[in-house]
Formats: sequence, structure tokens, C-alpha cells
Amino acid sequence: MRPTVYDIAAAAGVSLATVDRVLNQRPGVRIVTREKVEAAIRDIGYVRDVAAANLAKGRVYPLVFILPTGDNSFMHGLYAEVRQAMTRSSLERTEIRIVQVPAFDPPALVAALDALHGQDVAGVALVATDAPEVRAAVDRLVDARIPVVTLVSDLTGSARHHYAGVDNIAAGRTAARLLGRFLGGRKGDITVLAGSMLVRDHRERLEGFAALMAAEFPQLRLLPVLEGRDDPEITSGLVSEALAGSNDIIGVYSLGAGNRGLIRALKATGQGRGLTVVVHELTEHTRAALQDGTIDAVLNQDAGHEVRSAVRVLKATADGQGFIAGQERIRLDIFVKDNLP
Amino acid sequence: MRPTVYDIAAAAGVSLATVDRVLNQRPGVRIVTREKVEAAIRDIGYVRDVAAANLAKGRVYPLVFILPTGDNSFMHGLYAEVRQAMTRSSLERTEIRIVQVPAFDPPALVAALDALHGQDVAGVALVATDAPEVRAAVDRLVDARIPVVTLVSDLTGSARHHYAGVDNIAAGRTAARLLGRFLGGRKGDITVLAGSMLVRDHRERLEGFAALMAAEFPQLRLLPVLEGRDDPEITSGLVSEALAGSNDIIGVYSLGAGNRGLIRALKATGQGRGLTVVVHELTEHTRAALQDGTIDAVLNQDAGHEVRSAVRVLKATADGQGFIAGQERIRLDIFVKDNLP
DNA sequence: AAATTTCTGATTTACGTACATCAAAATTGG
DNA sequence: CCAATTTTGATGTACGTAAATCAGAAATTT
Repeated sequence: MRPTVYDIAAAAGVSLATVDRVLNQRPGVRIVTREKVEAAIRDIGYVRDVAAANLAKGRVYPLVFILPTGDNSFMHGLYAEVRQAMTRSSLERTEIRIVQVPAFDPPALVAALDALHGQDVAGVALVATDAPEVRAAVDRLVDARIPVVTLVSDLTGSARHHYAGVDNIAAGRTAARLLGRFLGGRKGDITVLAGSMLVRDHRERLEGFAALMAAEFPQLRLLPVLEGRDDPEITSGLVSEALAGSNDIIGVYSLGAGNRGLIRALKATGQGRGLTVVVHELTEHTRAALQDGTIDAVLNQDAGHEVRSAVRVLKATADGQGFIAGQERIRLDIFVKDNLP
Repeated sequence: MRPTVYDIAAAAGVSLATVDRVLNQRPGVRIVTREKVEAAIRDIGYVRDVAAANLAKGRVYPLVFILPTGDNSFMHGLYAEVRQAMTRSSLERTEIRIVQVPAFDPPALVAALDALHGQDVAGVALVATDAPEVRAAVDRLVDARIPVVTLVSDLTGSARHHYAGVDNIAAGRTAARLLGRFLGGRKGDITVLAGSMLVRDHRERLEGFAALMAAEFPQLRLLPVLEGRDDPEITSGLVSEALAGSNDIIGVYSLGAGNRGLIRALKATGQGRGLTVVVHELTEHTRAALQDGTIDAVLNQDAGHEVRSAVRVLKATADGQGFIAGQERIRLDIFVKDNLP
């Protein structure tokens, strides 16, 4: 049988009240007594029953998800997953609130973060925009003992407790490897399509991609990055133009959103050219394109996993608990035509 | 505030005792009353607080993991993960017991399954060996209202509640796609290496692999399958012999365990031949081989995820609860040199 | 209509922890 | 050494549910 507070009391030769004072760091216990109790806790291997504790406390975890606006499929999916998590709120004792901020807007994000001070918040998840002032605002929250996890896009150098997202440099390298290998030694040009170089995850993907390309596939030349702003229309135009302007293009890497436009352009202009295409984010559009052969591989991060992981980590951190690292590492999923879920 | 049993009682105009009888399907309630209570439950949207219920019940979940013996890295990893889960037992109110059975031995597995009847068991996870008598034994457990999940290897056609493992046909197809694309149109022979064709997951991988190869990469010819019995020594010998005997081999697919031997043979005999190699299971050996270029891709199933998922599903099923399907689907991980964890 | 039998209500205890209150004991300061 | 202060003990209530008991009400049978 698992030891309880009563067992601690007996083992330490003190009363239940004293054990409680030690466990919940309440004042009024001499150091010697406190140490005696702590020794007993270690000796008998007591672990607090979090379920019972939360029941007694009537604890709920008011969590805030700060998400950027955005009209692409990935953002829609992310919102949907957070809303899913909200429907599970009563079961998980969470109370999730979504705060929308304009995308790529550090001051707005800082304002949203700073507004949380003094509020009853057990944890914050945010899609970080990479800027020093955001870093500082995150650090202020951490200083105020509020658990913070970054979601999808990290904020290295900040004091955030955890990052629920993929390693984007590795993602870029992986994309390069797949594209390079799929092209099997052929020589030609690669078009790279990004949303915006203002977002850290896009920059990192490009960095990884370019580095590996240069190192291992010198026969492939990277064309200047096209910035589609994650918008299908802009993307479609850029790609059509590029394909029309050069017959040397043999591969495409799309590292952002707005793939609807890319696919449209590929079907219109790229048909029959034997292009090899690697994109990010599995959506209904990329899934269909993968199946009909327009796209060769999709790299994906599972927004559902990311959100659930963020919630678990925030709760655990709020309780001063650890978590299973392996379970919380977000995998980069690689999909080809054959392993679609 | 979340509704409680008291709210049901008030809403239905009955006493707490009656609500309890309905909730826990105890006898002594007229059908009309029962329906009144059930209506109230639906109306106010009551959901049982599982944490409180388990606390009151003092519930523990005695789970049994039936695992085959086996000396390969994957099995070691699986055992390690189950043992890890055992260390979390007190926190999760589980009591995990491992039952070892000889590998590929249906009668032994049936005996182990049948021995569980009458025992205090809240759920069973097993690495299934595919045989009608095993199916029947699993069905008997399900009939006895004991939750059953298959682990790593499924038992389709049985009544098992869930399968915590990857889709092996899809895995085989994916391997074929990667191998075919990586070879970029070259013509030649492919050596396929399996553990044993007696295991369903190996058969399925081969099936998927062969099907896609035939359909999409006709320039690649499959050599007869080598059965290495998941043993490094046997495997090493078979591969060395095959490579020495033919210069037409340009690709290798290893769908089972025992890759230590494969890697040794590749380094000895395959060096400089430009072989493209796809294997299953990420271990320290395959990881190193991936990094040094001996292997081109590793397909993997995360044993930790599988075990944790099995535990979650068994507990939920024992409680008559559902689970988040997306969270419990085991992904096929694809690793190349660049996205190793 | 009485005697059963079947339902239902009221109440209590328990699970493991948190938290509050008040009294008693130990320690400290003067 | 006594008073003031700090520390500790004893006890009760609460969280939401499970489970048991027993009395009383309603339905069913005779």
C-alpha cells in the first residue's frame, strides 16, 4: 500500500498538522522538526496523491493560450485543437482561455503577456514571435512563478519552461535530405517558398535546409526564397511565375503555409515536369496532393499533440511536478503517400 | 461549476442513494426512476469525476503485460518501457505484472491468457502471435469483460479493444516508397531480410513492401526473403553471403530485428557499393549506422508510446470510458540522418 | 385489505489531502 | 523564573464519489 500523510506523521513522530505544514510549506515549524519530517518522507518514499490533493483543493488550472491570428490551415487546425482541449476542460480541471494577437507583432504579444500579471493564471502557452521584448515579457511571467510553454515556435534564450513544438532546423535538414535523395543525383534548381522570414520557425527551417543542401547536394542550386506570406493567392502567383520563367527547376520546398496556392500552381504549370515537391503541414489540401502525386513528401507537426502536451506540461509545472520527457517531445512526422493516417 | 451527484439528485427529484444505484448499476431501482435519473444526468451534463471516484473506490488497476522472450534490441526496449511504467505504478494506480511467454508459441500464449481468468485483472496487454487459438483465447477474456489491447503486433478479427502499434502494411509500403525513390530509377535487385514469417507484423510489412514495389518500381526485383530469426549472427551470415553472391543488389530492406548483424555485414562486404538500406527499429546500432551513412532510413515504432498508450487505454476501458483516438494512434516514425531525436 | 416484496430515502463512513481553528506544549526573552 | 512568543497537537470540515445500512414508502401479490 502506498504511504499516506498518516504514515509520515507516525514515522516522524509528529502530528498530522505538522506534516501538513511541512508538505504545504506553511510557517510555524522549527527547522529541526521540518527536517525530521522531510527525512521521514524520503525514508518511507511518500509521494503526494495529486488526484486527492486537487480534489481537496478544488484546484482548477486557468490556462491561457496566446495564439496569432492567421487564415491558413495550420492555424485553423491549431485553434481547433485548443477548442477541443477546452471541451475536455471539466474532466481535466483546466479552464482554457484563448487570447488572440495579431501575427508577427511583438508589441501586441508583449502587451498580451504583460496583461496576465495579477490575473489568476496557472499557466501560459504562446506561439512566440522572436523578439527581445517578447523574451523579456516571458521572463517576467516566469519570474512571477507562472509556468510558460512556447508552442509551435520557440523562444530560445528565454526562461520558458518548455517548448511544445518540433526542431525546425532539423525539419529543414530533413526536407533537404528527402528532396536531395528523391532527386537521385539529378542536377538543377530548387525553389524555396516561405511564409515570411520574420518568423523564427521559417528562418530555422530555411537555415537547416540550405545548410544540408550546400553540404551534401552541391549539384542542386537554391533559387532566391519566395515569400508567399502564407497566402494561397500570393503563393500561387509566385510559383507560377517561377516555373514559367525557368525550365531548370526540378524541386520545390515549401516551408510555410499557404500550400493551397502552391498546389494550384503546380497542377497548372508544373504538370508533367517531374518536379519533386516537399512541403510542410498536413492539411486536406496537401493530403490530397500527396495522394495524387503532386507532392512527394509532407513534413508535419501534430497540432493536437502539441496542445495536449502544452496542457500536460503546464499542469505538471504548476504542481511543481516533473513530466515524462520522451512523451512530451514533439516528433517531426514525415508523410509519404503510403503512411497517411 | 461542474455538476455533482447532488445536482443529479436534485434535478431528478430522487435521493443520493438512488442516483448512486443508477450510476453504479446497482439493483433496486425501477425502470421509470432509473430513466428519470438518466435523463437528469444528460440534462445537466453530468460527468463522473474519475479521480474522486477512484479515490473513493480505492481502485487500483492490476494490469498484465504478456511479452514474448527475445534477445533483440527492440524487445529489450519494450521490456524497459514496461518496467518504466511499473515505476510510475503508484502514481497511476496501476499494478503491472509482466508474464513472459516463449516467442512464436501460440499454445503458450493461450495458456498464459487462459490463466488470467478468475484472477484480479483490470486489463491485459499482449504482443499477439497470430493464430486462431490465440484469437479465441483473447475473445474469451473480452467475454469475461476484461479489457484487452494488442501491443506491437495485432490480432485482427479478434475482439481486442484496441491495438497499440503501427500499421505494418503501411510501414512496408512506406519502406518500399523510400527505397524506390532513394534509388532514383536505378535498376537492380533488392534483398529483403525478415525475422520470421511466422509473425504477423513481419508478414504484413513484407506484404506492403512487395505490393508497392511491384506496382510502382518494376525496375527493382525482389530477391527471396532471408530469414534471420532476429538473430545478429544468422543475419550477418545471410547478408554477407547474398552480397558476395551478386553484384546486382542495390538495396536492402530489413523488416525485423537483429540489425546488428546486418550492419556488420554491410560494413564488411557492402562498403563502397552504394547500397541503399532501409531498416526497422531505432536502436543504438541502427542510430550509429544511420549517422555514418551505412543506413539511409530507419522506420520506427516508439515502444514507450506504445506501452503508455496501452496503459491509458486499458484504464479508460476498465472505467468504461472513451479515449482520444488521435492521441492513441501509434505513429510510424521515419528517421533519416537529420531528424534523429 | 393484509402481507409481502420491491424500491427509495436518509444517513454514515471512507478514500487522501488541504486548510482552518483552538488549545496545549515548548521555547525564547527579559 | 515568569510572561510572551513560537511551535506543535488535536480535531473538524471539505472536496466528489462509493458503498453500506436501515427505515420507510410504494408496488405487487395473495
